[in-house]
Amino acid sequence: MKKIILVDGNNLLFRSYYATSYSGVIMRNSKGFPTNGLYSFINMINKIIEEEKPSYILVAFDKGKTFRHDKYDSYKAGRREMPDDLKVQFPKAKEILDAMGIKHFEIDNYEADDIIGTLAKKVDEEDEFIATIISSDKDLLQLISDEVDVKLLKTKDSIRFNREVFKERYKVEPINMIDLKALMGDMSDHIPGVKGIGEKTAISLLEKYKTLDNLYAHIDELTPKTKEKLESDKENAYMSYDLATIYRDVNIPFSLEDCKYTGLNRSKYIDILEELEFKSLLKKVNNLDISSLEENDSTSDKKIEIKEVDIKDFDSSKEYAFYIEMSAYNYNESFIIGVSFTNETGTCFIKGEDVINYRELFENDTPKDTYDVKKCYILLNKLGIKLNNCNYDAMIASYLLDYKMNDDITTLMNDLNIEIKSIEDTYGSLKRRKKVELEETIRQCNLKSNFIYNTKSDFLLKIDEYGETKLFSEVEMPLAYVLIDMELTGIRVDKAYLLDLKAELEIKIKNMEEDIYKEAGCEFNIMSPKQLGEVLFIKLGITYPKKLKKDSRGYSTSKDILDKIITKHPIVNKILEYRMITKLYANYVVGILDKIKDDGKVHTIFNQCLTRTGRLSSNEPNLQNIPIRSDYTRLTRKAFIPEENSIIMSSDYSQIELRVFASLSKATNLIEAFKEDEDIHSKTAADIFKTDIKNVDKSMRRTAKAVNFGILYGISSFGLSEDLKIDVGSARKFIDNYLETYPGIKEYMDKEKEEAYKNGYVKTIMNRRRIINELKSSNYMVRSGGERMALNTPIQGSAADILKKAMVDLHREMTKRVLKSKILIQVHDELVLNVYKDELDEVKELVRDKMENVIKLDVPLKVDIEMGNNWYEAK
DNA sequence: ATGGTCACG
DNA sequence: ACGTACGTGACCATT
Repeated sequence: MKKIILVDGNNLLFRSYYATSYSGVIMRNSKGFPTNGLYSFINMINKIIEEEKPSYILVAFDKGKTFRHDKYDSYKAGRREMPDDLKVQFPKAKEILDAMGIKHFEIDNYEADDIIGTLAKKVDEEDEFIATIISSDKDLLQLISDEVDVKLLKTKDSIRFNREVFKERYKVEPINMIDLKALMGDMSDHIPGVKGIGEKTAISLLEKYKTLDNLYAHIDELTPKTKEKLESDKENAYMSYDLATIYRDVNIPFSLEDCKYTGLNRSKYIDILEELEFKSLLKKVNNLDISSLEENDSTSDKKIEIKEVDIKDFDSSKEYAFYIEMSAYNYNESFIIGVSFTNETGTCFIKGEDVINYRELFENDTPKDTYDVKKCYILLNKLGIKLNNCNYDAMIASYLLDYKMNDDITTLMNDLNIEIKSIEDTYGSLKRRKKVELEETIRQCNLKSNFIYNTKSDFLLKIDEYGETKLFSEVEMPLAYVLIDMELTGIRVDKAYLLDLKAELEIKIKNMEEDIYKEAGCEFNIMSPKQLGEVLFIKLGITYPKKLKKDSRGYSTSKDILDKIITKHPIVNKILEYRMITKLYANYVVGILDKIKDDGKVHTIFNQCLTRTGRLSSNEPNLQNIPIRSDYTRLTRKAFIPEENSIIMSSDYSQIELRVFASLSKATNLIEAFKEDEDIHSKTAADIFKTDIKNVDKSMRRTAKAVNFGILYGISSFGLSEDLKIDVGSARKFIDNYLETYPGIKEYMDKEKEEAYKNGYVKTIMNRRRIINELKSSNYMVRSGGERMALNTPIQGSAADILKKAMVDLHREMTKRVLKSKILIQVHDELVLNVYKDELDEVKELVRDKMENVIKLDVPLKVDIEMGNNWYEAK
């Protein structure tokens, strides 16, 4: 028996293209030819060869629309036009197949489906061949027979459908896939189907009536509702039937035998890979070292020229960029490997151990540029070197430009088409260090400082074009220095308190474990969702409260699932409690204890260039998620204590995101409410329930609060219904009610979305941009996710802008007045400070003033300030 | 390395 | 009919 593989080439290249350009980035070779479809196309073909080991294979492509669809052209015209970037990749894909020894075929007026359908028919009709069809298009499932199966590609894996699997899944014969599509339609293929009938209904109808014709013949047996739907859309149903039917009588000028897989033509294949600059694929086929390839590579002409000079000849009175290659961003362990300097004089390098001898290069008054100034500053500070006059940070600049970047500069360089190995690739991971020749270090280091120096004017120009100059030079750059101060200061921790808590929790955990084992009747790992699910839903026989997702074999044991079954068994509550306690223990007691340095403090690291909205993030330890929401867990906050003669002060913005939203949307009712300083959730409740504010009870307020939050997140009725545990219809009503109550909001949200689609990005009040490529996605889920980001980012991001600017203003004034008090932590809408008692009144006034008056909005900004002997009391 | 779960705004 | 709220980080178990 011979086996032939039939591949839907259009489908494969399409998928490849959208899989890699999902992020919106078009890969190109150095000549500008787009390559992102081809790259994974090759990988997928290789994978097919590897897995199927075919002796016969054919890849079919579209060539025009199947002509018998012409009469429905108005429908087919609705299909999305193929992007040009993708179009030009098709001829190249065919060349690649030639080089791989794989036959491909296309013919006027037919689509790939039809070719595959015809060949599959041939397979059915003769006895020598069996076939496997490969595609992600479910339509092809209609071709399944005893000789033909289909490998249906999914996002991650694939499913092999034969007759049995198909029947199991769809309850009908494969050929009835056509009837199924006629009823349920297919959005992705512009097949309309019958309105109001989806997969579930369609399957249950066909299970009984088998075919579309037969269904209509027995239409009187159906429920009135279904009957009406079917009758009113009868024409569409039959049109869909035609559209979904694969034509199986294309005139094909070759036989199955002609599809023999002849194997790779190496030299041709390599030629194409070189042209496309697919280094990793070349490496695979060649088993060659990549570096040996680079020597005589066509890309060598774009190699950056670096003028190396001796350090003695480097003119340090002219502005320069420096780049520090270092081991790790860790207060105790990190050290400097080497430093490069670049300016108009040239580029020079010094070894890490020599840094101290060249401290002048960091401490002089010459303007300096670098990448990650905060990290550099702190590292140099440990050597007693005071970095001076460094006011351009390429990391921050590229963050504002929304480039692909992280704390390794090579990511950015690669994004801008400069080939350089990542720091980890060069030096190895923290655990497994590689030995690196000094030459290599110098080469890379030089390349990087050169990069910083040479891109500066470009970056600044772009920043200016986007109106982000103020944000860059008056907020983000100075903020880096505020964060340096905060990180260096750190916050004191009451170690004894945490140790007591640790001992207490250990006993508690032990008891709880025994308790839970007793309830379960066996010992198991409570922390393992897998084991826990089995104990709850199999051993103890608790019924799972939700429908099991089709492809997941396990039960979720998340909090909301457990909450639903809390009354079913006493063990459930104990597990919830156990989780809370172990989390507290691991994350906030041991986790914090481990991070205490010799000075008795924790020094978090703030990441200034990570979040897509402009917020900061905090790590090692994360001080932005210390518990507060429950009475018991918030006790951990007692561990954060002030210096001698000081108190902890916390100042947080009241409802900053809603205020920002009110101001951005210009919703007058909302603005008024804030001006009158009312409890905003109660006010909203009064408005949407159309009652007086004094009649608002707790549950009404809770509902209103959820709606307000929903608005900030880019509301959906489903999301709100989940949150409030009500049905979608009621949630919908609340939202409609809200939008009626606050005129202007709907318009604002529509406008925001429209702009986002038009520009491809959204902006905050300080013109921070976020590019949202998800809006270009053809996937509904991804796209609506993009819309929610487009709605949420201006709000969350503007609030972030505001607090960042307030931090800069406050820090500047505190420095100017030479106050001993310090900002310690930022938690998105809150600042935590260590305030000396003799500065208390002054600082309190200053904090309030700087935070409330940082910017003029259509609504007032308001802060609540509290104080105490620890962070717990200051809340 | 990845996913599940849960802490915060 | 799909499967959802926005933005993070740490820890655990599992591959």
